[in-house]
Amino acid sequence: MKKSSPTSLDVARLAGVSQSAVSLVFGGKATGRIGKRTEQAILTAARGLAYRPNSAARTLRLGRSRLLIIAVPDIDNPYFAGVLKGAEREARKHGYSVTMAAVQKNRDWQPVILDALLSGSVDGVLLFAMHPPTMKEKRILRGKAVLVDASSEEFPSVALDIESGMRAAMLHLQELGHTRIGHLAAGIDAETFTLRRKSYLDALRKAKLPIQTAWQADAPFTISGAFAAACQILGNRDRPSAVVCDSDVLAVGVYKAAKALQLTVPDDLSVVGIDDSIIALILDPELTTVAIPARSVGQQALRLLLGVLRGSDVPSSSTVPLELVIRKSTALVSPAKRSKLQGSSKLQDKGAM
Amino acid sequence: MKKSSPTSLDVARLAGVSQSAVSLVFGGKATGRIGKRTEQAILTAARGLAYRPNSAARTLRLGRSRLLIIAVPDIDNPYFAGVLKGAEREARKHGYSVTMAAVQKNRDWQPVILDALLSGSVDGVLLFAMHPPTMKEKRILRGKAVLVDASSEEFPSVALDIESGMRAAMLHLQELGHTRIGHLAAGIDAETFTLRRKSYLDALRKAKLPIQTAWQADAPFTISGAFAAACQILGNRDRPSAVVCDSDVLAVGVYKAAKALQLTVPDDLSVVGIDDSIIALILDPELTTVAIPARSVGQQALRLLLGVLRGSDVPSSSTVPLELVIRKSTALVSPAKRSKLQGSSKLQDKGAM
DNA sequence: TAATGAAAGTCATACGTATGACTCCTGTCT
DNA sequence: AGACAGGAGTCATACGTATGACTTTCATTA
Repeated sequence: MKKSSPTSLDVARLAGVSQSAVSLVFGGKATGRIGKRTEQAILTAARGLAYRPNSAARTLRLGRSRLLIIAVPDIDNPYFAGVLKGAEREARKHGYSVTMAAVQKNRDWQPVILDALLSGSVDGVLLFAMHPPTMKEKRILRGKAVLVDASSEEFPSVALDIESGMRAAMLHLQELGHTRIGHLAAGIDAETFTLRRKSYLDALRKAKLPIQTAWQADAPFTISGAFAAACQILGNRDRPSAVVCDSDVLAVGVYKAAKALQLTVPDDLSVVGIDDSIIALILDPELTTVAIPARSVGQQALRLLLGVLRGSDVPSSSTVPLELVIRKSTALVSPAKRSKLQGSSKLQDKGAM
Repeated sequence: MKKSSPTSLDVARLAGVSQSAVSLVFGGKATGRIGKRTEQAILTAARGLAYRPNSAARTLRLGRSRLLIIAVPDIDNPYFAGVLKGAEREARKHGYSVTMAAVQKNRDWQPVILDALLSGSVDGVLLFAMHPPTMKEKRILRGKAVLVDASSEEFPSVALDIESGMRAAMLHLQELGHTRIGHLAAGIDAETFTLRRKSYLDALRKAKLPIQTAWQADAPFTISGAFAAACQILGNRDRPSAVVCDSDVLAVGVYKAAKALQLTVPDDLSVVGIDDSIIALILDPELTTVAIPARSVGQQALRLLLGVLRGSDVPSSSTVPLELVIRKSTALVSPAKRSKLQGSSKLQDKGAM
């Protein structure tokens, strides 16, 4: 009773042809080799047996598994979930599957990813550039990997245009009259985050706005961590009138700190996030934030990866533009000034309505 | 220069032994067949070549891919993300990998999952019981699948103890003096959701509380959908003093509706969610909610699945207990009554502090 | 009429591993 | 001394598919 899966040979016998014929039909190489009539016979025979080509045998023969792996730092983070979703969709559209390797903060992706690659169980890798690969790793990854969230000369990559995004956020705040702008950074050692801090500082310099270390802080990537750091920034009298956060998650901490300190968002404090995850819509008031199109990032990364694997063309890296989404968490700098400022009522509408 | 991966034969030659010897060592069957000395020689040779057994060949020979698939309805939903994470961890702990198939609301998991199973590319399936399988599907899934979020006599499953969870939520509200309790349901046709409505109604009946259809509504599983439905429930004068939501996501809509109607949570309206996702901590005031231990669900489901695949024992189904997490969104029924009620200050502390 | 060539299939083999059936060697016991 | 046991390896084969090299049939052309 233990019927193991039917093979191409079973189908062949049932259809009265050779195993090769079956293979040719299922491999799409039937034209010019197999006639229309026999092809139909084979297909009906296959249907009757619920035949599917054995993927292991196929992989062994062809040397390709049609399976990709993506190292996800934290699936709970909506951004990564979005990238994963986008990548999975695109992969399946091209007949590939995606497996994932949950990765901790440290570089424990090494063994899993490298093993998968070396054992041929996956064809390629999508790697978040939190931990750039070492020399030995590069040799293995070459021609099989795409980096996400960072640029690289050695690997095709999908980077985020953090500079523009941050600039847009800062300009928006300046238009609202803010000159005292703080920054809540994620204390994570990855290009995408160091770049956020740099962009923030660059924007301040370009606008000739004051740079205060007391207005900046690193926070653990959690709500409570952000809360503590935000209390630090907002605690003393000489506090900023606006805070830019490296992530929507961190903005939650700022909201909580503001509430604890009896500050109202956006009247007493404007807040800007980065991500435009679902968090931005849950917060009250809804969060003004720099949107990162996560699913699109995943999709583009996967397309690049497929290009790399095909090896034919030379798929260069791409940079994803970021857009500022203005909601309710940013407003004119001070409520006291509102009545005085006549000419900027438009700005007020845009930012605070 | 195109060096394809080394094989067991390469290792054998380098170590001066036969291919079988290499295979025996890497298969863990070395004891009694291969001496300590040669085993070491093989291992060093393998290391030198960065040899990994080819997984396709292994799969073909052994008939097991050590790969599992999980059909995820919506990776963006924190609950599913949590289950996925728990499952992935547990799988990797046992030497398995997990691939996922993103699934829409409709039953489009069919082709992907069944194909994966029939082609032998995966050994087993974790299936969210949104859409119970049909006869033909059952035949294929038997002995290879575990259902999540629903009980079943035909498949091992991990179910949630919705009844207890809902009962705890309702009792909590009753202790706070609520008698007019509404329900915002997710309009999804799945056992886990129909059970939520049933449990809500049962609790009302058992407590002999009024059942008003005007206090109940189905909402699309989105914030805006929940907002609209909540406005419906809360719109007229004869509105409930508390609302239980089928999910934290829906609670967000209730918060927004309450704000739009000038109602304060929890003073004018108590709100309870289900999930205890990160949303509960983002909402202000923080949400009282029935916690579903998502990662644990994923872990248990995966253990069950491995048991099923081993086939040895008879792994029965399990039910995961749910716990009410009391936060700030529930309070004594009416602010006016507060001063009058002296003896229940403890309750007030518990619910509203 | 014979040569040509395309259409329709079949054959045999290789992909890399795991493993049951052998072989060979070295002691040990009677 | 002969028999026997167990340790240490090797041999040969099967898993299911894909494909280059053949073969056969049949119609067309010179």
